[in-house]
Amino acid sequence: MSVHEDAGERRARAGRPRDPRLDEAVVAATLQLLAEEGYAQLTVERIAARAGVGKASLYRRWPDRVSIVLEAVSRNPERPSAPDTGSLRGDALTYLRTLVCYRSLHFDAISAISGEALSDERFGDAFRAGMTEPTIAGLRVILERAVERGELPAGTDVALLSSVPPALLLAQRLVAGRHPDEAFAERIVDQFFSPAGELPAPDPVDPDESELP
Amino acid sequence: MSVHEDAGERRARAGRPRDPRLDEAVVAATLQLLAEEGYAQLTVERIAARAGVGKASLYRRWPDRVSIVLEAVSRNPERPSAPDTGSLRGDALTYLRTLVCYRSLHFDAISAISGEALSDERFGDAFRAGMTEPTIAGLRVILERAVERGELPAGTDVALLSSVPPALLLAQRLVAGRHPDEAFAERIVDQFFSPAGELPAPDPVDPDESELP
Amino acid sequence: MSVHEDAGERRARAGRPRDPRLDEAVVAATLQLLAEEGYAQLTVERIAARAGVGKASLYRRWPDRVSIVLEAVSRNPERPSAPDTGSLRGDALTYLRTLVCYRSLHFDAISAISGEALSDERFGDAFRAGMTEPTIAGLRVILERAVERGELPAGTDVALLSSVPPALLLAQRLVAGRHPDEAFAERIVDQFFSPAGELPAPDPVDPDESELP
Amino acid sequence: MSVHEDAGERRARAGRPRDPRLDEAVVAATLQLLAEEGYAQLTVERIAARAGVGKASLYRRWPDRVSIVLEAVSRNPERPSAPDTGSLRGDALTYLRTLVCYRSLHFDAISAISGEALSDERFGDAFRAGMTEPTIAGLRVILERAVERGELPAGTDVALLSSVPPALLLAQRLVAGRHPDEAFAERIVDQFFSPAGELPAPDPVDPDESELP
DNA sequence: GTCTAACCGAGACGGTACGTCCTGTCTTAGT
DNA sequence: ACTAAGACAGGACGTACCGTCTCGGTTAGAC
Repeated sequence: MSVHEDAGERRARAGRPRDPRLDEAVVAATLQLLAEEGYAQLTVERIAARAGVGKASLYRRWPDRVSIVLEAVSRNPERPSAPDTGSLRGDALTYLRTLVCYRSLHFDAISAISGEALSDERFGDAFRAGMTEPTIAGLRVILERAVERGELPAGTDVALLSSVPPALLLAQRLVAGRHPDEAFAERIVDQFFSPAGELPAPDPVDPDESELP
Repeated sequence: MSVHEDAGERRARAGRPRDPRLDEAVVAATLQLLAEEGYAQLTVERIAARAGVGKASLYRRWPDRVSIVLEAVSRNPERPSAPDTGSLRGDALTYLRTLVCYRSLHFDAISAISGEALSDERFGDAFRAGMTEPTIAGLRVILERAVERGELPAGTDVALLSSVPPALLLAQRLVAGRHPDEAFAERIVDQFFSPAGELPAPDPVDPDESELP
Repeated sequence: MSVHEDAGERRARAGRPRDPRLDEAVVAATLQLLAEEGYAQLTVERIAARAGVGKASLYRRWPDRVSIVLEAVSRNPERPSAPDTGSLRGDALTYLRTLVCYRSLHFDAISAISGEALSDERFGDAFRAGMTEPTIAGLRVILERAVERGELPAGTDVALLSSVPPALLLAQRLVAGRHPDEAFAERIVDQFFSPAGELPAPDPVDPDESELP
Repeated sequence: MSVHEDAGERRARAGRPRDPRLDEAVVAATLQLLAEEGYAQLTVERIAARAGVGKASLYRRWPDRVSIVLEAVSRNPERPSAPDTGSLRGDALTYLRTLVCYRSLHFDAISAISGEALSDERFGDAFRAGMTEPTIAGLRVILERAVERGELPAGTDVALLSSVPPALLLAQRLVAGRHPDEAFAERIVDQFFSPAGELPAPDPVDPDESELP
């Protein structure tokens, strides 16, 4: 390390360092509360209490309540991979099955702030970064492979089609009030990610009576 | 004083009647504030101020803040009809074009409460009643006609397919941050409501660079 | 009142008027807490709790904690009168006896803020207005009568002499830790407000062992 | 290692010894802040900042904030002596003139905690030890000499009379807002420490317009 | 000359009070 | 009986300080 070490860096090391476990505890508590009671009921004091942390430790890390929430819902490093199974149907099924088994806590938390994306740009960014972008990116790869293989026609609107599953999963959660399951993932695959002629036999379950909106 | 007169009614008629214009002003103010600043920023005092009304007049009509919001977002009797143009593509195009020209204020207001549907049953009901159900009902009719006509295979998941447009419209609004337009409606129709073989020429706009999520 | 009535005044009458009992409750609670636990331990939340009042009602009336305290200790409308008994000794005895029987709560409260008078002009003003000025004013009258009568020499430093009792009462409270009583008042009168030659027989109590500082 | 050596002492000597200059810096900073801004505004962090010291160094030396203040105001070993000039007037004048030239910083600091003496025994002790007792002790000697000389009558309330100057000096500081000066000391001597018949000519300054309370 | 234990500044930690703002209720005066 | 205005108790906001703790680094005395 250079002897001309930056004074700011040296200074940054002075004093007791922040406990990184608190970051985790706060993020976890925020996601729990968001998922359990919604954004409107979320208070800083309850986050602090749930995390077993003082309010000052929150405000040392984030400037306000909104920033805490944004960090919590944006922390989504895991993204399902898009393995090449050889067919569109296989790829999509693998991918969406993994997705619906995804951490439902994070899914609910980010759904709880969806409405705020309308009025606050930062929520929009967090929503995209935590929810739609990682989901869509994988689907896009799968769909492009399918177009190359000829399973889908060249004119297929890949961008639109790849946005359907996250939109349906969100709507399913908001409208039906329960977490999308593997059966729902399969239903999506059957309808939208199966090349024509490969449609399976009609679902024995009467779709009109399903809980779909 | 007639003894035949119902005491309850007489009592209800006694004194100065409520000014019905205040109801409208409150509902309008609530929808504006919801659309502009989101549910989290919505306060009773700001509703009252925007409507030019005293807080007591709000609490005389509704028991609490949630009820005000629910009434405001539920006031949406208008539902686009589903005229029979003779083809799935024509029906869907007519229907969705009408839908995207829908009152955007109401659309935004109801989107703003979508996240609360997760944690509060009443918001879920209002969201369904105001957003998804009226939209889906029309589409269902259209799709069932298309199945009868043979434009869609018998195994088509009508319930799932009819839920795609509202889900995409909501996601488009939340993710792209702007109102869906007629072009977006056409894109949906092209991809999902055109019988195989009737797909139009590929869209000159590169879909990868569109603002779709 | 003028017909050109000030709009501000008219406006001041709109809405629910403030409950004057709350003012009293707050002042009483503040004086109690000041006297019981001192200024350093005095918190707004404890004042509010003791008075059975919301914090907002405090901040509606006063801008901050200091102002609440200042109002409480400045509320001292009662001032002992200075009746003319015909002699300096009689006047002073009557006056000081009344004084030591004075509301000890208020006496303690104002003593508790004495130190703040050093650093904050407002506390100095409140201290003067609530403690020294009303006490001294009466003594001054008594002393001036005594000079006229010839009971005190013409060169008597009336201002200095009239400031002795409040100073001694304060010091007695702070140093001895108990309220000055009638015996203490009599001791002051004997020493400072009895014309030469009228001194009573030496006090049987050994003054060296008294609790005087 | 000698077995005779006290383990506690050895332990006490181990490691780096405390820097005694920090003690001084802290005491000085505390007295300054007390005098400048009062006890209520005194915070440990401001003491540390003013002294250029870390908070831990304070809490290594004293258990809490109160203890710091008590040590600071108790560090006052100097006490004016009471030289025998041969007359009450001369003794008192010498003594009180010295007193008013006293370190005004310490005088203010200890005055600032006077109010806390009411509610906290430790402050009462410190106040007595630092303010009234050393002052009164000297005056008592002077007054007892005067009684022996016959300058004061045998019935004189020495305890009461000796408590007058510190009480007046404190009151003068708190009420008038400025430090007592030599003129004030002389005024006290003229009124209370001059044998009858030895009163000087009336003060040319109109006492009614003086700043005395 | 190490070794080592207590020192030092800095600052994070849980907790409490500040003064502000909003909720849902209430109490005025006026329509 | 309605209206606007606004006071009321209660509670969350974001800030500042308390007394404790933990970090990297310093400094005397013991070995």
